[in-house]
Amino acid sequence: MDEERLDTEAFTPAYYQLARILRGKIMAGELQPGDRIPSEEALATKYGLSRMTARKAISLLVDEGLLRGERGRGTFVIEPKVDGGVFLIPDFHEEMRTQGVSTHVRLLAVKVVKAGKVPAQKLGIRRGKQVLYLERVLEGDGEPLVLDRKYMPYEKDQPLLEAELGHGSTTELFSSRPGLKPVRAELTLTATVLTAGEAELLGRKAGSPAFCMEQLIFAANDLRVIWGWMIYRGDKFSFSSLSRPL
Amino acid sequence: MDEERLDTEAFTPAYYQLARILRGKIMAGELQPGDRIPSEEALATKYGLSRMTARKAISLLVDEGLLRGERGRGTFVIEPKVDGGVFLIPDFHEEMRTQGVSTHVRLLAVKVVKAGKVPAQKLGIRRGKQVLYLERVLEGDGEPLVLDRKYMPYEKDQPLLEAELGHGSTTELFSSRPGLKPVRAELTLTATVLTAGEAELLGRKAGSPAFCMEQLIFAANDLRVIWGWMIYRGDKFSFSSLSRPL
DNA sequence: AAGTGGTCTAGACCACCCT
DNA sequence: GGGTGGTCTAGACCACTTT
Repeated sequence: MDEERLDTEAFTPAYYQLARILRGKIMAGELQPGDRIPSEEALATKYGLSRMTARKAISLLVDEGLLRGERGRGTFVIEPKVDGGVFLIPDFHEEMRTQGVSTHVRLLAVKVVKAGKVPAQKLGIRRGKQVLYLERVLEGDGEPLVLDRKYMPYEKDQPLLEAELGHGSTTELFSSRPGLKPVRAELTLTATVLTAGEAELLGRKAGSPAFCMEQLIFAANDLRVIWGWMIYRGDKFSFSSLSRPL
Repeated sequence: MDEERLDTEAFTPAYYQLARILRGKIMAGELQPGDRIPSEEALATKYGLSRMTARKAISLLVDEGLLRGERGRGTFVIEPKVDGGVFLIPDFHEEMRTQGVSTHVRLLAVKVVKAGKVPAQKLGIRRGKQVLYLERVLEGDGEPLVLDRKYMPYEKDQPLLEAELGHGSTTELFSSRPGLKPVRAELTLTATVLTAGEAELLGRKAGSPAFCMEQLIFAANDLRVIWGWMIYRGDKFSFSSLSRPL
């Protein structure tokens, strides 16, 4: 019998229950890649829902990459892209918190320097202009895990406090500068190996594998406020592709 | 004047236009992180829409990670997570195609071997059972870019054809075995350095940085059909976080 | 002509939060 | 109690595809 019924007593919304049913049929092979699923109208009738509610269930699975709608033809099960996927690289502190690891930030350097060619270009300022350079090690359970290096335009009348630098994530660097709140970031992930200097700071050997995440952070009106990169120890970090919800 | 109007003549849907307006206000700083946006009812009235349409616009921005709804309180602009993000690591052939690079698959080895400890465990079969081992180099414009190594359970009566192995992506390996179509994959991304053997196959030096993407591929009913990993040259691949749509 | 998904409306009830 | 988002309904029109 394939007579699934929605549980009207449950607290889970109807659209969510229907999505789960359809997801199950795909995972079980009852609906195969390339197959057309029943029309929105047919699903609504079968499960005693309005079309908009059936549609919402379908749209969940479309967002998950399981289904694709084609106007005038129907809704089809996708051929999954099994050679690639979407990876979440979370904020360091958030990641550690979810794993129950205590974090500490060790401040290595805070300097006002003249912007070299690359930082000046990345931040969109003139070469030689003063920038704040920041170097930190992010530790988890007392062990160095991430090396963080950042440049940001130096505003003479808005000094950063050590208290802000020593703790927390990048966003919190700006608690004293409300007008420069980050709005958006461009992130680039590369594979790298540790230099001798980086290796020493992270307690590893030179040549060890690592992730590098370059950050270019924008405030409102596309104003660039930070450029830098974070080096993640390759032996301590790996990332899983986002799996389908329940 | 902040009197935006929707273009009722345009082909772009109303909910999409409203989403673009709100996204613009966030990017420009008019709506700052932590701010509450107007209620769904207020937006619907202001722009001459029904509440459900205004709601759809908002839900777009929620999906983009710009807004968060709180029942009973309102909808708020998110503090962007600027130290981490979501990265799309696309299928090799798809990635190359979008960059206009011609791809070629070089088959290095196809062997039927007895499953060692790790492959057997990953595939959920008994150690010593026969598995098909596959080794390929994926080339772009004649240059080796990715090393691909896979194990899959060997079915005596369903021989794989060389034609299937030599071309295309993993999904296409199963064109002759319709019952084993991939439905789902678990992917793990790590940072690594090339071994001497890998370096030679990829035309690099040993110790060069690289990404490693481990794949465990499932067909219907959670049947495991492939386990393997792909080594991406670190000097040729980098990944950007998904940016906000237009 | 019939069927499909994409969009949109004008209501409704609920759970939750704030005052 | 009034405002908010979350869910749901029963219609409607449209563009598109297939028959």
